[in-house]
Amino acid sequence: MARAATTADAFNAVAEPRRREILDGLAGGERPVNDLVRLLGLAQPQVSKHLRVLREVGAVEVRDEGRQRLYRLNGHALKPIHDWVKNYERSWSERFDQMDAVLEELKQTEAGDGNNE
Amino acid sequence: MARAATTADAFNAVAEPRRREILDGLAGGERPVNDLVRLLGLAQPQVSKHLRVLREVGAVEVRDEGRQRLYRLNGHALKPIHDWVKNYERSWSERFDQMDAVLEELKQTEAGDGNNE
DNA sequence: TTGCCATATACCTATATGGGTATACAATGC
DNA sequence: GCATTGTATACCCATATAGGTATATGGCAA
Repeated sequence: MARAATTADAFNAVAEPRRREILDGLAGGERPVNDLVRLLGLAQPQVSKHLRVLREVGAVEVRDEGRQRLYRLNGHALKPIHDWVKNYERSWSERFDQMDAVLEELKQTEAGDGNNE
Repeated sequence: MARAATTADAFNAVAEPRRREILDGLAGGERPVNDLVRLLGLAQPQVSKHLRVLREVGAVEVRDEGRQRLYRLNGHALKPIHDWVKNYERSWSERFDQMDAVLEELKQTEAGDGNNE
C-alpha cells in the first residue's frame, strides 16, 4: 500500500511545509492565488494544487471575485490536530512539570502519613 | 519531486495514523515491540518500521532489556506541531470567540466616543 | 551446539505524491 | 471578436512510501 492521500485528513494535508505556509499566509485574511504565489515563491500551478488539497480537507474556502479566487482560512479543520497533540503538552511544558512535581510531593506526604495506617 | 520523507520532521511522521496509535500506546509508559504489535493488530515488521520512523524524528527512544527493546515516548518532539497549530485555536475556541466579541465591543465604544475628536 | 524468542532488515509492489511545463477555462477590456 | 489576466487542470517524472513476506540478528535456554 502507498502512503495515505494528502487529502485523507488534516494531518496529511499539513505535513507539507508549503501548505502550512499557505495557511499562515491566510491568517491575516482572504487572499487571491497570486498573492500566495508571490508569498511562496512557487509556480502558480503548484500553489493551485496545494490549495486544492487544503480545500479538500476543509482547511480553506474559496470565493469568486471577478476573475480572482479569494481563499480564506478555516482553522476549524485543524482542531483534530490540536486535540491530539495537546495531550502531549505535558512532555515539555514547565507548567505541567511543576504540576507533576507537586503531585509527586503530595504522594510522598501521603506515604509519610500512611504509617499510622 | 516526491513527497517529503516521513522522517523529514514530526509533521510527516505523525501524518500516519498507525504511528499516532503507537505514540498513544506509549503514553502510559515504555513497552516492548510485541505489545505494540498486539495493540495495533499489525504485523511485527510493520511496527518495527513505524518505530524506526518515530525514532528518526525523536518521538520515541529505545532501551535494550534482555532480548526485548523497550520503547518510550518523547513527546518533546511533538512540540513544533503544537506550537504551529495552537495559533489557529482562535478559529474554534469559544474562549477566543468571546474575547473577540469583547474587543469588538470596545472598538465600538471607542468609535462612539470618538465624535468629540 | 541447537533451538527458540524478540526484533530489525531486505526485498517486492502498488500507489500517491510535488514540482515542471503546457494548456484549458473564465472574466474582463479593447 | 480578440487579447489579456487569473486560475485550474492535464500531463510527465523521480521518489518515497506502507504493507507483505522472507530472512537476518541478538539474547537466552537446554
